[in-house]
Amino acid sequence: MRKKQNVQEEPDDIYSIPAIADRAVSQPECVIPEAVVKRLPRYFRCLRGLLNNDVMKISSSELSDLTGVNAAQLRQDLKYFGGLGQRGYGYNVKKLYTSISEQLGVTKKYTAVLIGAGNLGRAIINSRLCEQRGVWIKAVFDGSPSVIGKEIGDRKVSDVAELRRFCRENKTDIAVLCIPADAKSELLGIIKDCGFKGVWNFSPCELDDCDAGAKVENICTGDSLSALLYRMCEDEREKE
Amino acid sequence: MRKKQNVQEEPDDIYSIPAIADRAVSQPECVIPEAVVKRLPRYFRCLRGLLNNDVMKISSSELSDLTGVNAAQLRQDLKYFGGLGQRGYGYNVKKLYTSISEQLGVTKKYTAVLIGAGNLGRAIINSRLCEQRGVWIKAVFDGSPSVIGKEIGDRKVSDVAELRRFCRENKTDIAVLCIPADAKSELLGIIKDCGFKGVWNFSPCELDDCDAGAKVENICTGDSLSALLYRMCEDEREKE
DNA sequence: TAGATTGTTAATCGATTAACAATC
DNA sequence: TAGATTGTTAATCGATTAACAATC
Repeated sequence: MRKKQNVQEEPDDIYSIPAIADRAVSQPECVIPEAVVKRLPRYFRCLRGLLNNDVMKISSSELSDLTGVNAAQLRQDLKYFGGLGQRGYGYNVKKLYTSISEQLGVTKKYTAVLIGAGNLGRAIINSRLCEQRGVWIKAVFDGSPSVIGKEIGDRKVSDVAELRRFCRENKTDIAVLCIPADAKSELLGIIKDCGFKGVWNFSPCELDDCDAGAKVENICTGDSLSALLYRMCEDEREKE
Repeated sequence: MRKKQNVQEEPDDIYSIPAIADRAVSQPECVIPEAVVKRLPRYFRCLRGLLNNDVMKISSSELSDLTGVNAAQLRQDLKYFGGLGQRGYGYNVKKLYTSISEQLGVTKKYTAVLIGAGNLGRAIINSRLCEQRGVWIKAVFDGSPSVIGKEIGDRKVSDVAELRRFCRENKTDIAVLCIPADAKSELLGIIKDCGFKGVWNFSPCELDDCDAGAKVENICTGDSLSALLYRMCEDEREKE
């Protein structure tokens, strides 16, 4: 099994959004392969952790220990961010972090609305996850009269019937969907109208880009549990 | 882009746990490759949806439309579940669902404890996700005096100091971790002592199997947001 | 110069897909 | 028998990794 250590979510991160002056100038020379893109968020977290601990340089083999990614693969991956490594020395952590942040859109400061102010919605607002990725949740909407008007995380919950108008008046990049399965069909039309660039979907109904008229990222919590159960079963089978 | 349709979480699922009599007898002949395992949860969801709509047979090309997985690949994948297909006819949905459920451990009826009774913990209890996967949450623990003793989803929240004793007296398969980042280090020792087979980790600190002495599945919500932002940026770059 | 570490090549491995023979 | 659809082969594609020359 691959060994990974210390790739953590740092609770306090002074470096969460790089200052303009620090931004990398170089753009990746060509399209980044899918497999590399999937590893970027891990590098991002790891490098942020290093910066918070004032580590300024790192070699591919050290970063390999921290992330569990093979050192040779790491060097291949990091090539997509311009020549940030120096032979005999290693990589400049800050430059690397800045360059990857830029790729991941952290420096763009996207805006978002949260739709669905239930327990999950509250959990997302309270975790500072969105801020860490440069996403600012401007407003919260819900359909249930029992929550409309209440406050969550300093934001007053508005009626979802107001969503269309709100988005017309306030251009918003992202919709964070925390709604129950049955609310999907009624909402889909509204969401298309709002012209979001992205939808971060926690609801148990998978969406695709066509459904939403935007880039969609589904969080399939159930699939993650299934994967865990599979590996537990596999383990038991092996022990027999 | 791949087209996928209708792969949904069905809210009411009479078939969520197959009866003993329906269980598949055949075991996969050899180890299922990683790439196939990753697709199993999607097949599981899709087949459950079909069963709930009384669809009893399906061809690889129909299932391909529903799941977005290439039909040839689907047939390759399904071979790992014994000869459940019939040439000229298609696959028996129920047998296929039963066989995949068994692989995914749904029929095992694992038990779990939920650690952390904040908004996220509440959201997990209220969603019926665990039940759908055959996992029964027996008890809920938290460290904060303000929640201990309160009820969430018919379960009284116990002091996390009781966890060790509880697990000694009640053998438990899984820990569902919904704790803040800073609670990790104190909890890790306790978790190892409890002898769980699996840890489903929602906390922002990634764990590995060694940390926990069990199979670990991390839900890295932040990585999912990063992936969305990346694709949004990519889209904007292309349009320039 | 000597030591360290990158950048790059090339071999290997695994995953995807089209095509079609087998067969219901 | 004719039509449909699987099971299986083989080609292709992309991802991983070891090894080492280049160079700081």
